[in-house]
Amino acid sequence: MSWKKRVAEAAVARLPTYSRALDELDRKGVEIISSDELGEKVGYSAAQIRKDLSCFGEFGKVGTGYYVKDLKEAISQILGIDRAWNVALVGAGNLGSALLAYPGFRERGFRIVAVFDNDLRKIGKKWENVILQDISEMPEKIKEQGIQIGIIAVPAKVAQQIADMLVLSGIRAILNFAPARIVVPDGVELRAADLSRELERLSYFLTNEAAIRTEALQKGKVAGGEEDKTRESHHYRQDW
Amino acid sequence: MSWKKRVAEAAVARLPTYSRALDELDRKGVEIISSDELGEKVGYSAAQIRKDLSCFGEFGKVGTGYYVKDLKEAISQILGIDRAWNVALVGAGNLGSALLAYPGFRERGFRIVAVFDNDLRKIGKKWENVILQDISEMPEKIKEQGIQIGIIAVPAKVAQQIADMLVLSGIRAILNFAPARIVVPDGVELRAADLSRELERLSYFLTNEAAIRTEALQKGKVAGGEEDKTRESHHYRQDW
DNA sequence: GTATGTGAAGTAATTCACAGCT
DNA sequence: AGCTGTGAATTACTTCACATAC
Repeated sequence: MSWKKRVAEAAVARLPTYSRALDELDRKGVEIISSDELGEKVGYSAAQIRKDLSCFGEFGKVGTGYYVKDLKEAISQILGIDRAWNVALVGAGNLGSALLAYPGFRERGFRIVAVFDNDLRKIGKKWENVILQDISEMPEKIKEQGIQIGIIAVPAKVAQQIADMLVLSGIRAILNFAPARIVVPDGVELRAADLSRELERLSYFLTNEAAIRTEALQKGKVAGGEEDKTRESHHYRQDW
Repeated sequence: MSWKKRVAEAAVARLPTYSRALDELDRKGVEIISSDELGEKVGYSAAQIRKDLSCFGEFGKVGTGYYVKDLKEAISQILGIDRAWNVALVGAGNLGSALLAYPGFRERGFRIVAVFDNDLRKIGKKWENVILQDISEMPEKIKEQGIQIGIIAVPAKVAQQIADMLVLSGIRAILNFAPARIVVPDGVELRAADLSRELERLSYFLTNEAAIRTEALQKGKVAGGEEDKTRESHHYRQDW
Protein backbone atom coordinates (compact mmCIF):
# COMPACT_ATOMS: atom_id res chain seq x y z
CA MET A 1 0.00 0.00 0.00
CA SER A 2 1.23 3.48 -0.84
CA TRP A 3 -0.37 6.51 0.74
CA LYS A 4 -1.76 9.63 -0.86
CA LYS A 5 0.69 11.96 0.83
CA ARG A 6 3.78 11.96 3.00
CA VAL A 7 2.95 10.09 6.17
CA ALA A 8 3.92 11.91 9.34
CA GLU A 9 5.65 9.57 11.76
CA ALA A 10 3.80 11.32 14.57
CA ALA A 11 0.51 10.38 12.93
CA VAL A 12 1.48 6.72 12.81
CA ALA A 13 2.37 6.87 16.50
CA ARG A 14 -1.17 8.00 17.29
CA LEU A 15 -2.96 5.37 15.22
CA PRO A 16 -2.79 2.69 17.94
CA THR A 17 -4.59 5.08 20.26
CA TYR A 18 -7.31 5.71 17.73
CA SER A 19 -7.54 2.01 17.10
CA ARG A 20 -8.09 1.21 20.76
CA ALA A 21 -10.70 3.90 21.17
CA LEU A 22 -12.59 2.72 18.11
CA ASP A 23 -12.53 -0.86 19.35
CA GLU A 24 -14.11 0.28 22.57
CA LEU A 25 -16.70 2.41 20.81
CA ASP A 26 -17.57 -0.52 18.60
CA ARG A 27 -17.95 -2.83 21.58
CA LYS A 28 -20.30 -0.28 23.11
CA GLY A 29 -22.34 -0.26 19.92
CA VAL A 30 -21.52 3.28 18.83
CA GLU A 31 -21.93 3.41 15.06
CA ILE A 32 -20.89 6.91 14.08
CA ILE A 33 -18.46 9.34 15.67
CA SER A 34 -17.26 12.81 14.76
CA SER A 35 -13.63 13.87 14.95
CA ASP A 36 -14.69 16.12 17.80
CA GLU A 37 -16.06 13.31 19.90
CA LEU A 38 -13.20 10.97 19.07
CA GLY A 39 -10.77 13.73 19.97
CA GLU A 40 -12.47 14.14 23.31
CA LYS A 41 -12.04 10.44 23.91
CA VAL A 42 -8.41 10.04 22.95
CA GLY A 43 -7.11 13.40 24.10
CA TYR A 44 -6.12 14.89 20.78
CA SER A 45 -7.73 17.76 18.91
CA ALA A 46 -10.31 17.10 16.24
CA ALA A 47 -8.09 18.81 13.69
CA GLN A 48 -5.22 16.55 14.65
CA ILE A 49 -7.29 13.47 14.06
CA ARG A 50 -8.57 14.64 10.71
CA LYS A 51 -5.07 15.59 9.59
CA ASP A 52 -3.65 12.27 10.74
CA LEU A 53 -6.27 10.27 8.92
CA SER A 54 -5.91 12.38 5.79
CA CYS A 55 -2.42 10.93 5.33
CA PHE A 56 -4.00 7.61 4.52
CA GLY A 57 -7.18 8.46 2.70
CA GLU A 58 -10.66 9.82 3.24
CA PHE A 59 -12.57 7.81 5.75
CA GLY A 60 -15.28 10.20 6.90
CA LYS A 61 -18.63 11.31 5.62
CA VAL A 62 -18.88 15.07 5.43
CA GLY A 63 -21.67 16.36 7.65
CA THR A 64 -21.93 13.05 9.46
CA GLY A 65 -18.65 11.82 10.85
CA TYR A 66 -16.93 8.43 10.70
CA TYR A 67 -18.53 5.02 10.69
CA VAL A 68 -16.88 3.39 13.68
CA LYS A 69 -16.66 -0.08 12.18
CA ASP A 70 -15.25 1.16 8.90
CA LEU A 71 -12.66 3.43 10.45
CA LYS A 72 -11.63 0.80 12.93
CA GLU A 73 -11.17 -1.67 10.11
CA ALA A 74 -9.27 0.84 8.00
CA ILE A 75 -6.83 1.71 10.77
CA SER A 76 -6.26 -1.97 11.53
CA GLN A 77 -5.32 -2.46 7.92
CA ILE A 78 -3.01 0.55 7.86
CA LEU A 79 -1.24 -0.64 10.99
CA GLY A 80 -1.17 -4.17 9.69
CA ILE A 81 -2.87 -5.51 12.79
CA ASP A 82 -5.74 -7.03 10.83
CA ARG A 83 -3.71 -10.24 11.14
CA ALA A 84 -1.71 -12.03 13.83
CA TRP A 85 2.06 -11.56 14.16
CA ASN A 86 4.37 -14.18 15.56
CA VAL A 87 6.96 -12.73 17.87
CA ALA A 88 10.19 -14.05 19.36
CA LEU A 89 11.15 -13.07 22.87
CA VAL A 90 14.76 -13.14 24.02
CA GLY A 91 15.35 -13.15 27.75
CA ALA A 92 13.20 -14.98 30.28
CA GLY A 93 14.20 -13.07 33.37
CA ASN A 94 11.97 -10.79 35.39
CA LEU A 95 10.89 -8.59 32.58
CA GLY A 96 10.90 -11.22 29.86
CA SER A 97 8.68 -13.60 31.76
CA ALA A 98 6.27 -10.78 32.52
CA LEU A 99 6.10 -9.82 28.88
CA LEU A 100 5.46 -13.45 28.05
CA ALA A 101 2.57 -13.58 30.49
CA TYR A 102 1.26 -10.13 29.63
CA PRO A 103 -2.10 -10.61 27.92
CA GLY A 104 -2.03 -7.22 26.24
CA PHE A 105 0.17 -8.35 23.37
CA ARG A 106 -2.02 -11.24 22.39
CA GLU A 107 -5.12 -9.08 22.64
CA ARG A 108 -3.62 -6.88 19.95
CA GLY A 109 -2.58 -9.77 17.75
CA PHE A 110 1.03 -10.29 18.80
CA ARG A 111 1.74 -13.90 19.77
CA ILE A 112 4.98 -14.77 21.48
CA VAL A 113 5.65 -18.16 19.89
CA ALA A 114 9.31 -18.59 20.79
CA VAL A 115 11.28 -17.69 23.88
CA PHE A 116 15.05 -17.87 24.18
CA ASP A 117 17.31 -17.66 27.18
CA ASN A 118 20.81 -18.76 28.11
CA ASP A 119 20.00 -20.02 31.60
CA LEU A 120 20.32 -23.79 31.32
CA ARG A 121 18.03 -24.27 34.32
CA LYS A 122 15.19 -22.70 32.35
CA ILE A 123 15.73 -24.35 28.97
CA GLY A 124 13.11 -26.95 28.21
CA LYS A 125 10.62 -25.57 30.75
CA LYS A 126 7.20 -24.68 29.45
CA TRP A 127 5.92 -21.23 30.38
CA GLU A 128 2.63 -19.90 29.11
CA ASN A 129 2.52 -22.77 26.64
CA VAL A 130 5.85 -21.92 25.12
CA ILE A 131 8.94 -24.05 25.64
CA LEU A 132 12.01 -22.05 26.57
CA GLN A 133 14.80 -22.69 24.14
CA ASP A 134 18.50 -22.19 24.30
CA ILE A 135 19.79 -19.05 22.75
CA SER A 136 21.91 -21.07 20.38
CA GLU A 137 18.78 -22.38 18.70
CA MET A 138 17.52 -18.92 17.95
CA PRO A 139 18.69 -18.41 14.37
CA GLU A 140 17.36 -21.77 13.26
CA LYS A 141 14.01 -21.51 15.05
CA ILE A 142 13.31 -17.99 13.93
CA LYS A 143 14.01 -18.86 10.32
CA GLU A 144 11.96 -22.03 10.63
CA GLN A 145 8.91 -20.22 11.91
CA GLY A 146 9.41 -17.15 9.74
CA ILE A 147 9.22 -14.83 12.73
CA GLN A 148 9.67 -11.18 11.80
CA ILE A 149 9.39 -9.37 15.14
CA GLY A 150 11.76 -9.80 18.08
CA ILE A 151 11.55 -8.49 21.63
CA ILE A 152 14.77 -7.99 23.56
CA ALA A 153 14.48 -8.34 27.33
CA VAL A 154 18.04 -9.11 28.33
CA PRO A 155 20.50 -7.03 30.38
CA ALA A 156 21.90 -3.93 28.73
CA LYS A 157 25.39 -5.30 28.27
CA VAL A 158 24.32 -8.14 26.00
CA ALA A 159 21.52 -6.32 24.18
CA GLN A 160 23.63 -5.51 21.13
CA GLN A 161 24.80 -9.09 20.73
CA ILE A 162 21.25 -10.32 20.90
CA ALA A 163 20.18 -7.72 18.39
CA ASP A 164 22.94 -8.88 16.05
CA MET A 165 21.76 -12.46 16.39
CA LEU A 166 18.18 -11.48 15.74
CA VAL A 167 19.21 -9.63 12.61
CA LEU A 168 21.29 -12.56 11.39
CA SER A 169 18.29 -14.77 12.04
CA GLY A 170 16.26 -12.71 9.63
CA ILE A 171 14.24 -10.64 12.08
CA ARG A 172 12.98 -7.40 10.53
CA ALA A 173 11.70 -5.45 13.52
CA ILE A 174 12.94 -5.24 17.10
CA LEU A 175 11.40 -3.91 20.28
CA ASN A 176 14.20 -3.31 22.76
CA PHE A 177 13.42 -3.23 26.48
CA ALA A 178 17.07 -3.20 27.51
CA PRO A 179 18.22 0.18 28.77
CA ALA A 180 20.94 0.42 26.16
CA ARG A 181 21.19 1.84 22.69
CA ILE A 182 21.49 -0.82 20.05
CA VAL A 183 22.31 -0.39 16.38
CA VAL A 184 20.71 -2.32 13.57
CA PRO A 185 21.24 -2.21 9.81
CA ASP A 186 18.98 -0.38 7.41
CA GLY A 187 15.90 -2.34 6.66
CA VAL A 188 15.49 -3.47 10.24
CA GLU A 189 13.15 -1.34 12.30
CA LEU A 190 13.99 -0.65 15.90
CA ARG A 191 11.94 0.78 18.75
CA ALA A 192 13.20 1.39 22.26
CA ALA A 193 10.94 0.77 25.23
CA ASP A 194 13.06 1.89 28.11
CA LEU A 195 10.85 1.73 31.18
CA SER A 196 12.98 3.93 33.41
CA ARG A 197 13.15 6.76 30.93
CA GLU A 198 9.55 7.74 31.51
CA LEU A 199 10.06 7.75 35.27
CA GLU A 200 13.01 10.05 34.75
CA ARG A 201 10.87 12.45 32.77
CA LEU A 202 8.39 12.42 35.63
CA SER A 203 11.23 13.13 38.03
CA TYR A 204 12.18 16.09 35.85
CA PHE A 205 8.66 17.39 36.11
CA LEU A 206 8.51 17.03 39.88
CA THR A 207 11.90 18.65 40.28
CA ASN A 208 11.20 21.58 38.01
CA GLU A 209 7.45 21.84 38.38
CA ALA A 210 7.34 25.40 39.65
CA ALA A 211 9.28 26.68 36.65
CA ILE A 212 7.33 24.57 34.21
CA ARG A 213 3.99 25.73 35.50
CA THR A 214 5.00 29.37 35.49
CA GLU A 215 5.99 29.07 31.85
CA ALA A 216 2.79 27.25 30.97
CA LEU A 217 0.70 29.90 32.70
CA GLN A 218 2.41 32.59 30.66
CA LYS A 219 1.31 30.77 27.55
CA GLY A 220 -2.19 30.36 29.01
CA LYS A 221 -2.00 26.61 28.85
CA VAL A 222 -2.86 25.89 32.49
CA ALA A 223 -6.56 26.03 33.31
CA GLY A 224 -6.97 28.31 36.28
CA GLY A 225 -9.80 27.28 38.61
CA GLU A 226 -11.78 25.61 35.88
CA GLU A 227 -13.90 22.61 36.81
CA ASP A 228 -13.41 19.36 35.01
CA LYS A 229 -16.35 17.01 35.15
CA THR A 230 -14.24 13.98 34.39
CA ARG A 231 -12.48 14.43 37.70
CA GLU A 232 -15.25 13.20 39.98
CA SER A 233 -14.22 10.43 42.33
CA HIS A 234 -15.43 6.90 41.75
CA HIS A 235 -16.15 4.03 44.02
CA TYR A 236 -12.99 2.22 44.87
CA ARG A 237 -13.31 -1.51 44.72
CA GLN A 238 -14.09 -3.55 41.70
CA ASP A 239 -13.00 -6.87 40.33
CA TRP A 240 -10.11 -6.69 37.97
CA MET B 1 15.64 25.89 39.26
CA SER B 2 14.65 28.05 36.33
CA TRP B 3 16.37 27.59 32.99
CA LYS B 4 18.00 30.17 30.80
CA LYS B 5 15.66 29.59 27.89
CA ARG B 6 12.51 27.76 26.93
CA VAL B 7 13.10 24.09 27.51
CA ALA B 8 12.13 21.88 24.58
CA GLU B 9 10.18 18.86 25.77
CA ALA B 10 12.03 16.82 23.17
CA ALA B 11 15.30 17.79 24.81
CA VAL B 12 14.12 16.58 28.21
CA ALA B 13 13.10 13.30 26.65
CA ARG B 14 16.68 12.78 25.47
CA LEU B 15 18.36 13.60 28.76
CA PRO B 16 17.92 10.10 30.21
CA THR B 17 19.77 8.72 27.21
CA TYR B 18 22.63 11.15 27.71
CA SER B 19 22.63 10.34 31.38
CA ARG B 20 22.99 6.61 30.77
CA ALA B 21 25.77 7.09 28.24
CA LEU B 22 27.68 9.37 30.58
CA ASP B 23 27.33 6.89 33.43
CA GLU B 24 28.86 4.26 31.23
CA LEU B 25 31.65 6.51 30.03
CA ASP B 26 32.43 7.43 33.61
CA ARG B 27 32.54 3.78 34.64
CA LYS B 28 34.98 3.18 31.83
CA GLY B 29 37.13 6.00 33.10
CA VAL B 30 36.59 8.38 30.19
CA GLU B 31 37.14 11.90 31.49
CA ILE B 32 36.38 14.16 28.59
CA ILE B 33 34.05 13.76 25.65
CA SER B 34 33.11 15.94 22.71
CA SER B 35 29.55 16.39 21.50
CA ASP B 36 30.67 14.53 18.38
CA GLU B 37 31.78 11.45 20.27
CA LEU B 38 28.79 11.51 22.60
CA GLY B 39 26.51 11.85 19.61
CA GLU B 40 28.09 8.81 18.03
CA LYS B 41 27.43 6.89 21.22
CA VAL B 42 23.80 7.85 21.78
CA GLY B 43 22.70 8.11 18.18
CA TYR B 44 21.92 11.81 18.00
CA SER B 45 23.80 14.53 16.12
CA ALA B 46 26.43 16.59 17.87
CA ALA B 47 24.42 19.73 17.16
CA GLN B 48 21.37 18.15 18.74
CA ILE B 49 23.24 17.43 21.92
CA ARG B 50 24.73 20.90 22.15
CA LYS B 51 21.35 22.51 21.52
CA ASP B 52 19.68 20.28 24.09
CA LEU B 53 22.22 21.06 26.75
CA SER B 54 22.12 24.76 25.94
CA CYS B 55 18.55 24.85 27.30
CA PHE B 56 19.94 24.28 30.76
CA GLY B 57 23.23 26.12 30.78
CA GLU B 58 26.78 25.92 29.50
CA PHE B 59 28.47 22.71 30.50
CA GLY B 60 31.27 22.38 27.99
CA LYS B 61 34.72 23.82 27.55
CA VAL B 62 35.21 25.40 24.16
CA GLY B 63 37.99 23.66 22.27
CA THR B 64 37.97 20.73 24.66
CA GLY B 65 34.57 19.14 25.15
CA TYR B 66 32.67 18.12 28.25
CA TYR B 67 34.04 16.76 31.50
CA VAL B 68 32.17 13.48 31.80
CA LYS B 69 31.79 13.59 35.56
CA ASP B 70 30.58 17.17 35.58
CA LEU B 71 28.09 16.73 32.78
CA LYS B 72 26.80 13.51 34.25
CA GLU B 73 26.28 15.24 37.56
CA ALA B 74 24.63 18.24 35.94
CA ILE B 75 22.15 16.14 34.00
CA SER B 76 21.32 14.10 37.09
CA GLN B 77 20.47 17.32 38.85
CA ILE B 78 18.39 18.63 35.98
CA LEU B 79 16.41 15.40 35.83
CA GLY B 80 16.16 15.29 39.59
CA ILE B 81 17.67 11.82 39.75
CA ASP B 82 20.50 12.90 42.02
CA ARG B 83 18.25 11.55 44.77
CA ALA B 84 16.06 8.53 45.35
CA TRP B 85 12.34 8.62 44.64
CA ASN B 86 9.81 6.50 46.46
CA VAL B 87 7.21 5.04 44.14
CA ALA B 88 3.86 3.37 44.69
CA LEU B 89 2.82 0.53 42.42
CA VAL B 90 -0.84 -0.34 41.91
CA GLY B 91 -1.58 -3.77 40.53
CA ALA B 92 0.36 -6.91 41.36
CA GLY B 93 -0.67 -9.01 38.41
CA ASN B 94 1.62 -10.17 35.64
CA LEU B 95 2.95 -6.83 34.69
CA GLY B 96 2.88 -5.28 38.14
CA SER B 97 4.88 -8.06 39.73
CA ALA B 98 7.42 -7.88 36.95
CA LEU B 99 7.81 -4.15 37.39
CA LEU B 100 8.27 -4.76 41.11
CA ALA B 101 11.04 -7.25 40.43
CA TYR B 102 12.58 -5.25 37.59
CA PRO B 103 15.97 -4.06 38.81
CA GLY B 104 16.17 -1.22 36.29
CA PHE B 105 14.02 1.14 38.31
CA ARG B 106 16.08 0.86 41.46
CA GLU B 107 19.28 1.24 39.46
CA ARG B 108 18.05 4.63 38.37
CA GLY B 109 16.91 5.66 41.83
CA PHE B 110 13.25 4.71 41.78
CA ARG B 111 12.27 2.52 44.74
CA ILE B 112 8.92 0.83 44.78
CA VAL B 113 8.12 1.08 48.47
CA ALA B 114 4.40 0.33 48.40
CA VAL B 115 2.34 -2.10 46.32
CA PHE B 116 -1.43 -2.20 46.24
CA ASP B 117 -3.80 -4.77 44.83
CA ASN B 118 -7.38 -5.82 45.36
CA ASP B 119 -6.82 -9.57 45.28
CA LEU B 120 -7.36 -10.69 48.85
CA ARG B 121 -5.21 -13.77 48.27
CA LYS B 122 -2.20 -11.56 47.67
CA ILE B 123 -2.70 -9.00 50.44
CA GLY B 124 -0.21 -9.42 53.23
CA LYS B 125 2.24 -11.40 51.12
CA LYS B 126 5.76 -10.09 50.92
CA TRP B 127 7.21 -9.75 47.43
CA GLU B 128 10.63 -8.29 46.80
CA ASN B 129 10.69 -7.07 50.38
CA VAL B 130 7.46 -5.13 50.03
CA ILE B 131 4.23 -6.22 51.67
CA LEU B 132 1.26 -6.17 49.35
CA GLN B 133 -1.46 -3.95 50.73
CA ASP B 134 -5.12 -3.70 50.05
CA ILE B 135 -6.15 -1.03 47.64
CA SER B 136 -8.33 0.57 50.33
CA GLU B 137 -5.21 1.44 52.29
CA MET B 138 -3.70 3.33 49.41
CA PRO B 139 -4.69 6.91 50.22
CA GLU B 140 -3.53 6.61 53.80
CA LYS B 141 -0.25 4.87 53.05
CA ILE B 142 0.72 7.16 50.21
CA LYS B 143 0.11 10.23 52.33
CA GLU B 144 1.95 8.66 55.25
CA GLN B 145 5.05 7.96 53.21
CA GLY B 146 4.82 11.12 51.16
CA ILE B 147 5.03 9.19 47.90
CA GLN B 148 4.85 11.42 44.83
CA ILE B 149 5.09 8.96 41.94
CA GLY B 150 2.60 6.22 41.14
CA ILE B 151 2.75 3.40 38.63
CA ILE B 152 -0.51 1.99 37.30
CA ALA B 153 -0.38 -1.66 36.26
CA VAL B 154 -4.04 -2.65 36.45
CA PRO B 155 -6.44 -3.63 33.65
CA ALA B 156 -7.58 -0.87 31.34
CA LYS B 157 -11.12 -0.76 32.63
CA VAL B 158 -10.14 0.25 36.16
CA ALA B 159 -7.17 2.42 35.26
CA GLN B 160 -9.10 5.68 35.54
CA GLN B 161 -10.45 4.80 38.97
CA ILE B 162 -7.00 3.98 40.20
CA ALA B 163 -5.68 7.21 38.75
CA ASP B 164 -8.41 9.11 40.58
CA MET B 165 -7.45 7.41 43.83
CA LEU B 166 -3.80 8.16 43.31
CA VAL B 167 -4.59 11.80 42.71
CA LEU B 168 -6.80 11.98 45.79
CA SER B 169 -3.97 10.39 47.73
CA GLY B 170 -1.73 13.27 46.79
CA ILE B 171 0.32 11.63 44.04
CA ARG B 172 1.84 14.19 41.67
CA ALA B 173 3.12 12.05 38.82
CA ILE B 174 1.75 8.89 37.24
CA LEU B 175 3.23 6.33 34.88
CA ASN B 176 0.38 4.42 33.28
CA PHE B 177 1.00 0.95 31.87
CA ALA B 178 -2.66 0.23 31.32
CA PRO B 179 -3.66 0.38 27.66
CA ALA B 180 -6.24 3.05 28.30
CA ARG B 181 -6.24 6.79 28.28
CA ILE B 182 -6.61 8.29 31.69
CA VAL B 183 -7.28 11.89 32.62
CA VAL B 184 -5.68 13.71 35.52
CA PRO B 185 -6.06 17.26 36.78
CA ASP B 186 -3.59 20.03 36.07
CA GLY B 187 -0.60 19.81 38.31
CA VAL B 188 -0.41 16.05 38.03
CA GLU B 189 1.97 14.78 35.39
CA LEU B 190 1.03 11.74 33.37
CA ARG B 191 3.04 9.49 31.07
CA ALA B 192 1.69 6.57 29.15
CA ALA B 193 3.78 3.44 28.72
CA ASP B 194 1.60 1.30 26.53
CA LEU B 195 3.67 -1.74 25.63
CA SER B 196 1.60 -2.83 22.66
CA ARG B 197 1.73 0.51 20.95
CA GLU B 198 5.35 0.09 19.98
CA LEU B 199 4.66 -3.34 18.54
CA GLU B 200 1.89 -1.83 16.48
CA ARG B 201 4.25 0.76 15.09
CA LEU B 202 6.60 -2.06 14.14
CA SER B 203 3.69 -3.82 12.48
CA TYR B 204 3.03 -0.66 10.51
CA PHE B 205 6.61 -0.64 9.34
CA LEU B 206 6.56 -4.28 8.29
CA THR B 207 3.28 -3.84 6.50
CA ASN B 208 4.25 -0.70 4.65
CA GLU B 209 7.97 -1.18 4.42
CA ALA B 210 8.24 -1.01 0.66
CA ALA B 211 6.50 2.34 0.51
CA ILE B 212 8.42 3.71 3.47
CA ARG B 213 11.78 2.72 2.05
CA THR B 214 10.97 4.16 -1.37
CA GLU B 215 10.15 7.47 0.24
CA ALA B 216 13.27 7.43 2.37
CA LEU B 217 15.39 6.68 -0.67
CA GLN B 218 13.96 9.67 -2.45
CA LYS B 219 15.09 11.81 0.43
CA GLY B 220 18.45 10.09 0.38
CA LYS B 221 18.10 8.87 3.94
CA VAL B 222 18.76 5.21 3.28
CA ALA B 223 22.39 4.22 2.94
CA GLY B 224 22.78 2.32 -0.27
CA GLY B 225 25.43 -0.39 -0.16
CA GLU B 226 27.47 1.39 2.44
CA GLU B 227 29.34 -0.75 4.95
CA ASP B 228 28.73 -0.22 8.63
CA LYS B 229 31.53 -1.44 10.85
CA THR B 230 29.31 -1.67 13.90
CA ARG B 231 27.38 -4.46 12.26
CA GLU B 232 29.94 -7.19 12.58
CA SER B 233 28.71 -10.30 14.31
CA HIS B 234 29.80 -11.10 17.84
CA HIS B 235 30.27 -14.34 19.70
CA TYR B 236 26.98 -15.59 20.94
CA ARG B 237 27.07 -16.85 24.48
CA GLN B 238 27.85 -14.85 27.54
CA ASP B 239 26.59 -14.81 31.10
CA TRP B 240 23.77 -12.45 31.77
C1' DG C 1 43.76 23.69 15.65
C1' DT C 2 39.62 22.22 18.09
C1' DA C 3 35.06 22.11 19.83
C1' DT C 4 31.45 24.82 22.10
C1' DG C 5 27.23 27.75 22.00
C1' DT C 6 23.98 29.93 19.19
C1' DG C 7 21.62 32.73 15.71
C1' DA C 8 19.72 31.59 11.17
C1' DA C 9 17.79 28.38 8.03
C1' DG C 10 15.32 24.52 7.15
C1' DT C 11 12.05 20.83 8.26
C1' DA C 12 8.27 18.73 10.75
C1' DA C 13 4.14 18.88 13.47
C1' DT C 14 0.08 21.20 15.05
C1' DT C 15 -3.62 24.42 14.96
C1' DC C 16 -6.56 27.53 12.45
C1' DA C 17 -10.20 28.50 9.59
C1' DC C 18 -13.10 27.70 5.94
C1' DA C 19 -14.72 25.88 1.32
C1' DG C 20 -17.55 22.45 0.06
C1' DC C 21 -20.43 18.44 0.58
C1' DT C 22 -24.58 16.02 2.79
C1' DA D 1 -27.06 23.06 10.14
C1' DG D 2 -23.15 19.90 10.74
C1' DC D 3 -18.79 17.98 9.80
C1' DT D 4 -15.01 16.59 6.84
C1' DG D 5 -10.69 17.49 4.36
C1' DT D 6 -7.18 20.68 3.57
C1' DG D 7 -4.49 24.83 2.39
C1' DA D 8 -2.42 28.52 5.28
C1' DA D 9 -0.50 30.04 9.53
C1' DT D 10 1.71 28.95 13.54
C1' DT D 11 4.57 26.62 16.56
C1' DA D 12 8.08 23.21 17.61
C1' DC D 13 12.12 20.80 16.46
C1' DT D 14 16.47 19.89 14.00
C1' DT D 15 20.36 21.00 11.26
C1' DC D 16 23.62 24.31 9.53
C1' DA D 17 27.41 27.15 9.88
C1' DC D 18 30.31 30.15 12.18
C1' DA D 19 31.96 33.56 15.74
C1' DT D 20 34.15 32.86 19.79
C1' DA D 21 37.00 30.91 23.34
C1' DC D 22 40.66 27.81 24.81
